Amino acid sequence: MLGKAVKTAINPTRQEDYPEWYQQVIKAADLAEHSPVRGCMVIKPWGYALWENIQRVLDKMFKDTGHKNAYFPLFIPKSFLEKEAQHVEGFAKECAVVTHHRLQAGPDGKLIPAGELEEPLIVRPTSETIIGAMFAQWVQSYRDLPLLINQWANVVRWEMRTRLFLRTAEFLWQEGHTAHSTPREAVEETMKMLEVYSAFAQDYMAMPVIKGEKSESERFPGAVSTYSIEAMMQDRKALQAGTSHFLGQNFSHASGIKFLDSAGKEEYAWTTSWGVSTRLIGGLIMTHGDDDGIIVPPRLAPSHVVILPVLHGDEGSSGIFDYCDKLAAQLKAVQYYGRPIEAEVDKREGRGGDKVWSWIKKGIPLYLEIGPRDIASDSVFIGRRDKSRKERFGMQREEFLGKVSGILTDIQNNLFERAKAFRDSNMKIIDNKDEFYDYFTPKNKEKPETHGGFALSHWNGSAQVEEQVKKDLNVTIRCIPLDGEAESGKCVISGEKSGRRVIFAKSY
RNA sequence: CGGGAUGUAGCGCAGUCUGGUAGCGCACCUGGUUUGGGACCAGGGUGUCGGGGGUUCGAAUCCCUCCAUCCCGACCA
Repeated sequence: MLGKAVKTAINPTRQEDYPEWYQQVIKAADLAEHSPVRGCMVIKPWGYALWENIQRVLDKMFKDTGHKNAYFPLFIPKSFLEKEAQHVEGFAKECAVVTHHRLQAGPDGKLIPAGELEEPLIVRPTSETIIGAMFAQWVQSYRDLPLLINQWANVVRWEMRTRLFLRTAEFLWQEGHTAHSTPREAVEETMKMLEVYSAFAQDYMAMPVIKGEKSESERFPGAVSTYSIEAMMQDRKALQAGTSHFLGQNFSHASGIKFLDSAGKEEYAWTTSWGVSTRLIGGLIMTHGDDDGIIVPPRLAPSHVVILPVLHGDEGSSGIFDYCDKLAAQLKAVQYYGRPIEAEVDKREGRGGDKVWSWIKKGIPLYLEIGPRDIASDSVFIGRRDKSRKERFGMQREEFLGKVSGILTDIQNNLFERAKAFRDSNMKIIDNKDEFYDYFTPKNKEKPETHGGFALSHWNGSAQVEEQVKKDLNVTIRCIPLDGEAESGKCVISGEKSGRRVIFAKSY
């Protein structure tokens, strides 16, 4: 038996210390760890398998909407970045710069950089400029448009403060870049991809999101308009989970993406870009995780079912292993949401309890404990990760094989409904300034408790109000929701006229 | 980059104030007991005390410096 003091697999609990809980969940699930390089993480197999599933699903969604994958260089000439004024201003402070192309031994035997480059190269923080330069060569005529390209890549942003998955110096993402002949078409593309992200977040990650437009101060550097999906984490802070930008003609002017229209007139193309990153995994953890670790939604789970043989020393293990192997094979023949169920038998040595808990901490949707009694009755003993360990139940093997896909669907739905109920119960319409300030101010300043949430309040549209709530409360406008209805009212801070509510929250 | 904290075995920590043989719990390895389950007994240390420099007969401990991580800001996906 484990020490009596331990009630949960993760210490501390979410309630006790949310940021520390987050770190411990990643460690317990073996998702990732810090590398010797500042701010950079090593993504371990269980975490990377999650990312691969995210990639697989999104990649299909991108292709189904007409996009094709390509790959562009890691390095961007400094002069390219300088072409778009707002863009360079937005990214200049967080760029890694390559200035030399070789090393040589110094007098003390240590390696020193040599061969200084004519023009420094920037390690891409995003690829608008290098892709724009290529687009300029690829586009001549309106017949070359639209150009719909996606890239799966790593990017580097030299952040001051990093957190695994949420903000690392290097991260994995996809960046879509498209060029169109009309602004209308480019805006449609921007909205279409926002919709793809929203569908992915909700249908696969079981993470409810709000689609909206960013205020000017939160806009991507160089964009005409930026849209995002915003999710609420369990500490009630907002996480920007994906962005889609309408870039107007800013980057086509900067990169010279020109085409002749059907009338033979030269025009600049209208471009978009959109991306999601490994940050999604951080969002997954903080949307579904509990005090026993991460809970992986079945549709993205690297493995759906683990079978744990309950071994008895005297009886030998071969009979139990045979039964488990057969069960695993039968499970793999079952389809769940368009792909075969992933099942594995955990044949590691070691005590049963340790093994079960290791899978609980990894968040596997279903764990089966199979011993002689189950074999004798041809049944399985089932634990659901979205339910308490006390709620395990038995079922005939044949019946389970018929129902397993439905159980996974039920878990997927349960996770979504649970997260949505949590978010909705922490969204509040606030029309009064005092109430607004009270909502976002912790009672205990020394050790702030979980507080706040999403405030749905009126805003007069001024950056001054944004600055004020940011300074006073560290609260920002997360987005101007797209699905909400116009409603006239008064700005919660300034009292001036407002045409609609926006979402205020603290954020990651 | 500003403020605060931390860095000692795989993990969690004590030892640092007051310098004198590197410790504890868990994990791990060996043997045994146990077995529907986060066990027990016995034995085993697997370490550049974050790195570098200094003070000293002697440094985990004192001084300088650098690095990394965490929290709160500023910046951001």
